[in-house]
Amino acid sequence: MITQKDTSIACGVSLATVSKALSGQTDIGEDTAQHIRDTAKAMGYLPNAAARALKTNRSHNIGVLFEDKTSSGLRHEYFSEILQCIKTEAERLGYDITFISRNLGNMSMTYYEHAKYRNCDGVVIASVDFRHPDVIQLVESNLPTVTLDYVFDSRTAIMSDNISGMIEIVEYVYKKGHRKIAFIHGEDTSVTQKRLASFRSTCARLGVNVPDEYVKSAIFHDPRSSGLATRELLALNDRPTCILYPDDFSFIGGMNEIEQQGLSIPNDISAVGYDGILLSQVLRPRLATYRQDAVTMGVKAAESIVDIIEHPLTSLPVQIMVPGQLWEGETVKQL
Amino acid sequence: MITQKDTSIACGVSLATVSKALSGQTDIGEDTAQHIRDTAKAMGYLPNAAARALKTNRSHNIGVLFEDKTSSGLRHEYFSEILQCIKTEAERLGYDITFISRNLGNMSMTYYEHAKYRNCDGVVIASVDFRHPDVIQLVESNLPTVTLDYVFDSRTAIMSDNISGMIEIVEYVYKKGHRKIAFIHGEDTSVTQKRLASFRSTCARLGVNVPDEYVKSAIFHDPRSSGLATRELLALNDRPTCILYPDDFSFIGGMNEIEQQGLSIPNDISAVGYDGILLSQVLRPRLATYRQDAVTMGVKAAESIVDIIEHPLTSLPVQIMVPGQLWEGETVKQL
DNA sequence: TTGTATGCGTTATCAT
DNA sequence: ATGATAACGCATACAA
Repeated sequence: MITQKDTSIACGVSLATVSKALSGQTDIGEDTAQHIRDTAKAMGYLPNAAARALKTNRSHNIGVLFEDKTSSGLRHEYFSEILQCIKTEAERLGYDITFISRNLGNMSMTYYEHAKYRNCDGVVIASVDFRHPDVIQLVESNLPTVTLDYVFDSRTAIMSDNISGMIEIVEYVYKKGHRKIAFIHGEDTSVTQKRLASFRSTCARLGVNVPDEYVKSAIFHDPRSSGLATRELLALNDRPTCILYPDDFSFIGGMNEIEQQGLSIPNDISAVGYDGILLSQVLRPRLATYRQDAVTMGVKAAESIVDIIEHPLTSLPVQIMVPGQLWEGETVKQL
Repeated sequence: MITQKDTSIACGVSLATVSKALSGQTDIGEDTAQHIRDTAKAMGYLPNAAARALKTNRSHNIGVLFEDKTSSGLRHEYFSEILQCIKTEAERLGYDITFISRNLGNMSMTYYEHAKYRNCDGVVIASVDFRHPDVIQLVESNLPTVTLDYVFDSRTAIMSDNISGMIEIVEYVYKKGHRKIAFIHGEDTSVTQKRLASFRSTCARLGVNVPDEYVKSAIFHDPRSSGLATRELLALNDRPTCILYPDDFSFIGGMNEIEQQGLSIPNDISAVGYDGILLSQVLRPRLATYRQDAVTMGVKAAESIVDIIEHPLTSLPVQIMVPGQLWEGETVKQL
């Protein structure tokens, strides 16, 4: 491995001069500096991130938290897309991405300890149980953090606008003439609470009555549970004309149930998903859904964490609302 | 930040003693060692990965290559599942995962340079253009590497068994009475070549004639192109009774096309996917497919790279074949 | 069993 | 404009 020392010998200058030349300091003669850079390149010099981190206490490494739970892990396209975008944007800004977990080999550690151990400059908390003590410890630590779809006091959060999303969906469905609107929601998370509240308040504002039987609980990204909820809805005496699903993928479960009962979408039952994953747009009829802008979420997350890292004094904790977009699709019938 | 030095002062012993006690050396008195460990824990000592890496030249960090291309990036569940499993298994073995890319900030670097810069102990090459010079440089370097679904000479590779997969699919379809079997394959990659060769040879062995028009080219993970290919197949005078798709997700494109023409699956046209992603099992009828064992792929990849890292002298380059499994589903009709 | 000393590769301070 | 030197935190060869 070629080091600065090797380069300094080859150039006949001191180690300090090499270091300065390579890091672009201005107090080195332009010709000397250029010669050093050329030589270093020719020799195949590569900086050593570990040495640099040890000395500067900055690793240019961002930790990311992605828990591997069924309903939220990387198999969910919304999250894998966000990860992809965090990665790309962070790299553009000069940072690498390392996964942070709670055990490494036989030593079990908290997220905070893991992040510290790896000298992470900051952590993006994307998909976890935000109420877990270890997450709270991390957020309350001195490490810069950014959360996605969950707000901690005095911390920056990137929020997909679930309130507006649900408003737009309900208003759209209402405009199409639907007055019997059912909502199958995901498990009890912050996101679910927002969507549910928004669903109820929007319906109330529009004068749409929502009987208790029209609100069903299911599990995110789990077509089976949404299928069961759909079955219950279809069995009601006064069944809904439109069903809102927890997410696009879960809609598949409802779709199967509806078709199996000899009903057709949207002629007999209308349906709306959530997320705007690829699947929603290749189904026929195209699924009505609310596209969450995962790209912007990821980019903003990366930008924010880097901003906090690089400007700790001037950066303020903010909640960044990322608007989505209603994709009307073809699964909501005009009544 | 609490260091070993802080701990040594608190314990009234030397720095070396602390280091040994914490790393479990045997040449320290049991009581002393225990006291040091307790104190370190109480003080909140955390090891510093950068310092350790600098000293030992081992980072306990594994680089992974996942290119963000449409047809293979993290949005493809097969790959995101593999990544998930590599991550989990590597962490179990005491290694962290860092993404390796080709540019960091303004400096553009090769994969090899990036991996070296981050002191990666090894690299898992999962989803890239394997013919790219930078990938070849990496593989031919002194860095331990493991590839997925592509073989380099004298290097360990984890291979999903595409040959057997296609054999099983064709034999299954044949057994169901089909003699007019079409194959829509993905873009020209190593995987496609294997599947295509296996498709042709198996058909030949079974005495199934495959006219040229029955072999169509499409793009992985792209329902649109598979839909177009399907349309062409359906328009043939002597159209196939069964269509094999590049992957489960692409099947959606075919499904739409078939249904749009008023045909039904499997009554009029049978279909088989590839991958065994979640989607395939929630569709109705359940899609016949060949499940690629992404879990084992990921676990083996992590195990292999760690083995090469930790036993460089005794570990041999091997090709590990990971068998998949035919999932019969309900989309192949008995003729 | 414990301690001393050195160096990993880099940056940064202070001389020159 | 350039160089000598110390320090970051840790592991280890060697001395005691």
